[in-house]
Amino acid sequence: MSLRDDILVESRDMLIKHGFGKVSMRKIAKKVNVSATSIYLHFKNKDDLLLALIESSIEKLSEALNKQLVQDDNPLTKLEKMADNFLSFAIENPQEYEIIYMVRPEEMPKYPTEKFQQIRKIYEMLAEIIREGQTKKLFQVEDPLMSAYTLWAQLHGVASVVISKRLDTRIPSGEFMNQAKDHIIQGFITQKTPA
Amino acid sequence: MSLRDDILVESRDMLIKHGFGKVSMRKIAKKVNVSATSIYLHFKNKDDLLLALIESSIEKLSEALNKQLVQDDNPLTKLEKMADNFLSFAIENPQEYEIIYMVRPEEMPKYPTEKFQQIRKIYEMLAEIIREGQTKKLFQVEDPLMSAYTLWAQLHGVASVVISKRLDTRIPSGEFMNQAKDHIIQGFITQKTPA
DNA sequence: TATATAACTTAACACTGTTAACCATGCGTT
DNA sequence: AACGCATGGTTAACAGTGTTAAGTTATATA
Repeated sequence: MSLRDDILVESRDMLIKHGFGKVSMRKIAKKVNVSATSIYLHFKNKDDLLLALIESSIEKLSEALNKQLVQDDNPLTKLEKMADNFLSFAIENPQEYEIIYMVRPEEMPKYPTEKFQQIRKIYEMLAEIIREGQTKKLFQVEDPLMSAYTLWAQLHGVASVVISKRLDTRIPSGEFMNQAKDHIIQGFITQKTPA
Repeated sequence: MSLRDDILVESRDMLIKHGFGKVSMRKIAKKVNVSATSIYLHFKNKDDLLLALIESSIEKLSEALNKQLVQDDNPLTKLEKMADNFLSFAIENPQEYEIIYMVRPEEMPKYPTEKFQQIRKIYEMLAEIIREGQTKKLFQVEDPLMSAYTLWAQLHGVASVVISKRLDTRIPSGEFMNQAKDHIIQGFITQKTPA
């Protein structure tokens, strides 16, 4: 295993255990028994390392999304299962979930778009399911891709509220997530708007 | 005006202009012509200062929410207007919006709950509107308070995706936010689920 | 064998938040 | 009037951060 890989697994471990805030170049270096500056031989800078971590976390999320998905589920149950998987991943892997969404906007323009191929694939997959539901007259949407982003954003909001513990203590997070999920899916379903 | 106030306005200014990442104790100190350590005479630490900033931003958001709200609007249009106001505030004041939602979870337990009275009030207000819509048979919800959190979380998700520039470049953010808003509100509306 | 390149090192720069110790001013009490 | 003391400020320092420059060592190629 290369030093680059060592750095990745070790920093990933630190990230998961202690959160990204506690990850420092020097600490990683100490863990892999190397000087801090050596990391710069394998990563342009800390952001670059962070990006690699994001990438692998997105990969993991992407896999988690498709869990228990059956080919011949109808689009609605597919979407529901994916929403479940999404929220489950978020609360079971809060640190990893966070890193995906943690990069601050002022730093975003730096990030090469090709790095986000993986996450784009997820959106396209969602859009495909929505398109399927659209032709089957299950969903009432205009632009499936945009709806995929909408769905994603809403789920993200729910996950982030729970993870960052901003939920009222009176409200049980499990029920909250379930209810929110229903609301979100509901927003897509075909319906006669009441007169 | 007290030094404490000077520190607040100056750091708020820095926050808005350059983002929270660029705000440092020493820079603030320089701006208000005082030594960095003097700040600690008025704030316990940086987090404490941050908290004061959050508080005032929440206040501002709270005011923005009620803009153009008319007493005798029906609950549905009230909710729609508030959703609009929420998203508008977020994109017009990204730095301030961010600071409200930027505090990392591991640091959250430190924060005294009484500081979040203001934001709780917002939730209660939302819940009240939802309750109103519930009795008027406009909305179909179980627990209005939980629904308030659901609504809020979804809006936050949409705002955060746009602010942190994670939206596909093919998708115009204005349309996206509008569509998302419709979806979110849709999830609350009473309806006959299709057979 | 010489040379180039790769992988690593140490030292240093310019920052960061935060604490300890010190100093001046003004106020209340004896 | 003199003492003590709290208030609001100071400088120096600690321990940590990301990052760069320069130096070293080993390996592979010409």
